[in-house]
Amino acid sequence: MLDPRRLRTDLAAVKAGLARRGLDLAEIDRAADLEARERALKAEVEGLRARVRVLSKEVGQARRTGDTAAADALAAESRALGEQERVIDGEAAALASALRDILLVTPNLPADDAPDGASEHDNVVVRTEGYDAGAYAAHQRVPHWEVGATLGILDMERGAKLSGSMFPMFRKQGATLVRALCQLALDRNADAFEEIRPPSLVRTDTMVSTGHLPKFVDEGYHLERDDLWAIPTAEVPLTSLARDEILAEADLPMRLMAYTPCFRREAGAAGRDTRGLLRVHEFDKVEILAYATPEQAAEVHADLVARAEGSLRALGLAYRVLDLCAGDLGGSSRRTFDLEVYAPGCDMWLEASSVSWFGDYQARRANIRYRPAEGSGTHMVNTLNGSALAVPRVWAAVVETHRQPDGSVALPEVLWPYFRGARSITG
RNA sequence: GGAGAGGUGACCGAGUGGCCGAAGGUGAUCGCCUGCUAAGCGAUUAAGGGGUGUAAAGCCUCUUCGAGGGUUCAAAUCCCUCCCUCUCCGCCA
Repeated sequence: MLDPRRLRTDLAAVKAGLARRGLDLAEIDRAADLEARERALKAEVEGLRARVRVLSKEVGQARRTGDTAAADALAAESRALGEQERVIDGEAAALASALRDILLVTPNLPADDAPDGASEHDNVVVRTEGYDAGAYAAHQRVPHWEVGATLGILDMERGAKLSGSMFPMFRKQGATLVRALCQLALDRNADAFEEIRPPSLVRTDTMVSTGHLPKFVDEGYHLERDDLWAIPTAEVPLTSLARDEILAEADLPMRLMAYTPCFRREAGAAGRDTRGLLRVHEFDKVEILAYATPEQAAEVHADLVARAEGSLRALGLAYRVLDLCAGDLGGSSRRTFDLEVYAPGCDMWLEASSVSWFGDYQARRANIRYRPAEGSGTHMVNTLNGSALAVPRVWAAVVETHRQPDGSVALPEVLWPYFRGARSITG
């Protein structure tokens, strides 16, 4: 959430930032107006309230001295003021909730150095690693769903039987590969990140903190009976971990990682890129996340990107790094680098990680602050996160990239420790 | 799931309608004292919003005693709902 104060101190900059996302600015003007009116009413309410409190004390004193007539008169006066207060307070509350409704769906301002652009076509390819269009042999040009079916390590039909389409089922070494990829990502980041195993079902508040609600209700799996949401990413519980807390600056950056299942309804995406593992309702992912000071944020962001890249490189995969343009940035993000892994079998660049810097946008929603080592008061932390490794698309890229002429899949050396002595997937 | 007890500041803990933003203690910080250490003495020690101020400080004011609602001139205190913790019983991987 944007700082409501900026609506009166910095409205031009807010509007300029939102304009870069191609947003209609009428709502923001309305929000600024609501903010100003709400504040004026609140000042009035506070004045009345102060008066009521003074009078109430006087009533108490009068009662104690036995002056009931004076007490009754004061009480009557106070009651009248109290009624007035209630009316104005009601108006202020209505304005406040209208303002909040707008701010909750208003996205973050893009960072100054995020590239301009309106859509995904304007994203900037920062670099491409390990990709050589001419270097792929025919045996690598087989899509992973065929490789998986042939080797018996990916069973989409059975997954669909149990849960519907887009619920993959991995078998044998395919299942091992899922687990190995996660274990690899955890092991590679254990030097700096505390491992967390959070709950996979969370409350509505928790989804609101990260910006997944109210805007993306249709994307979430909701358990009606218990009013819980299945997490779409570990970002949700990890960001809320420090909700309503005040961290010490000495503890920042605080780095966390978690391996969790992720659930996404993919409501708007029916029929698009849905073959095999390109888009699924449930998948495993290792997320890395940090709380940082604003000064630390840039360096931490670069580190998260480097770590996400490192895993792809270690797996021998080709990938490219995209700097998302203002128009394609996720709503909560100020700057995002997407990592797309190349899958030769389906000849596609698959988004495998999205590493974002949120500024204090999420922190304000979640009320996560830190106390500076020097000086007084508290400040909002900055939050950053990204996938260290998201299984399905990486699984697909591994299987396609390392497919051998005989149909088996050679395992990259970094995965050997997790395969009980096997060096390849043979089905 | 059933029965009961609770949730107060960094922590412990008092507080059943007004003199309570909250006794007392612990911890922490600063100062004094002190051969060293320990002890002792004194002071300070919540967050946030609005206003005032060139800024810092300060000053005025509001909110917050698990959360939300209600009663009242006045709520930590009374009522309702919810959340959480603990104990016992039941069930269970």
